[in-house]
Amino acid sequence: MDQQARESIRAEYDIYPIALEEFFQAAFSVDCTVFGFDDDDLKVLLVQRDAEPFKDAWALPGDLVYPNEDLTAGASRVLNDLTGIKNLYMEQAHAFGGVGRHPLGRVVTVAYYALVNIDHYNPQSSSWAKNAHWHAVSDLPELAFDHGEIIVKTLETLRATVRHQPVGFELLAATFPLGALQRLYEALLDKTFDKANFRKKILSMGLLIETGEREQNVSHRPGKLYRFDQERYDELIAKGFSFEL
Amino acid sequence: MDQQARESIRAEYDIYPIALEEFFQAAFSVDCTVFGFDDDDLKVLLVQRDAEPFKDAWALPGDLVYPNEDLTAGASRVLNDLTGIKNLYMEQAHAFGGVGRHPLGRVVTVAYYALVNIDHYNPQSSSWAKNAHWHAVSDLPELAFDHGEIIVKTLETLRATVRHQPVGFELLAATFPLGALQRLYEALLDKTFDKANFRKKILSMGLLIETGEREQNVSHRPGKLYRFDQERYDELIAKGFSFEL
DNA sequence: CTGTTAAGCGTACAAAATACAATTTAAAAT
DNA sequence: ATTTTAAATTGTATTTTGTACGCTTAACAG
Repeated sequence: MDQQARESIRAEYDIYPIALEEFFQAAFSVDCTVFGFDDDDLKVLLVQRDAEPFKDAWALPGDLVYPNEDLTAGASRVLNDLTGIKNLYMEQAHAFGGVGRHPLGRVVTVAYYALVNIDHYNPQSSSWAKNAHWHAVSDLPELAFDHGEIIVKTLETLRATVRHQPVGFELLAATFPLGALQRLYEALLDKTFDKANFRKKILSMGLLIETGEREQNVSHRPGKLYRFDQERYDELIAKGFSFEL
Repeated sequence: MDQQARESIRAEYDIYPIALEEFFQAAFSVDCTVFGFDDDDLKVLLVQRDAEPFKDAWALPGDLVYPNEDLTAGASRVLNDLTGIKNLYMEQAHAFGGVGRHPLGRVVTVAYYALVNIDHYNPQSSSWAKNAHWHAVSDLPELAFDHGEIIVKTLETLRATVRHQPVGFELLAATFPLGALQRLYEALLDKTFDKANFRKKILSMGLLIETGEREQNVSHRPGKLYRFDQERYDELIAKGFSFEL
């Protein structure tokens, strides 16, 4: 669309009490809640800001989205800059658009959450953060901007999602013993499961492939290692199956 | 924050390859999918555009959000302008931020969906629409912008939500017979339920209050009218109950 | 009065969730 | 080599929930 066509369209926008240009003075950003699990606690990756506003405060990794960049691409870029991992599991959670939420002007942010295997994460400093650390969700510091509110929402979304979709596996290594899976779900849902019944239910879904391997370096009987069967899951979904935990 | 403080902060943003001002040239909008149910089909409210771009095309009711307006307030305003109903059930579904999605420039839109009792809706023309009509979701026209994609997403969100949260009641009158509730869920989830078992399950949750009234003007045995018990639901939730259908 | 329609109720059976005991195992400590 | 440890794994009885399906009832239409 050329400049002239655009002007002619804009001329039709006579319904607003303010000039159309005034609408086009907002920016938007993405903020990512990266979740990890260390076989005990659910954790989020926070960065320490190296620039005003909120210099030195802990914050979610996030950034302004470039004018020529898709929203989703922006979120992927932030995550890749931070973790060095491409193609990690990422979902949009919620957009936050309060008028006064950013001191620099009108900035609407879109919150994403990502699930990573905590062992694969290699801390990298980046242009806007001098520090990156895992924090247990049960013990978070004060956060910059409205990031506290954002984490509450992404966590809520994750907890709702994990009960109805088999995404928890993203937080584990590619192969895992059933015990680790149970501890993960217990941490995520804040409840306990009977070990025997948990095993029965999970295995009865037929979504886990026995790898033939076993746990290494544990001072007790090692559990069998399983792998999530994505193909089988897709098949079952096509037949109307629904994952519930 | 005064102008000087803002400038000093902006001066610290030297990490970007483009000027900070270039980020602040986006606009954002809200688009609302209003769902209704006519005892047979799930429907959405569409408006016919009265301005370029996409003049005369059907579209979701939506609008640019004002510079001094919260995102949520923008969505409420659009819905109220359109339906005249305040305080209807509304949830955010998803943000859409593809670079080329709007011909006027960079516009990120946040999609909301709302549930209304179709009988309470009183069509109103508005400044940007010459026409408003209900369309069955199974038979939608071509839509302006990426609104087709947006409806797919809001519908998906609604279908997922309705199975785990008792929001379907928002689509019915305040009091309703069990048959209407069953037909609603059958339309939403595209499956059938055994009448006796559906009744048993719903009633066993203890979330419906018998009003003592019965259906009027039906050519068969009239069903008892029930009302959803929000207080009871809040109580149960506090105790760990979870709604499943 | 009779047929039609959908509400409302009951009951038998199958499947799944739950509780909890018992047994097996691999590695580490003695 | 034997014991200890922690957890995997198996088993089974009980309770709860889901499913199938038939019978009765209230209102209206003809």
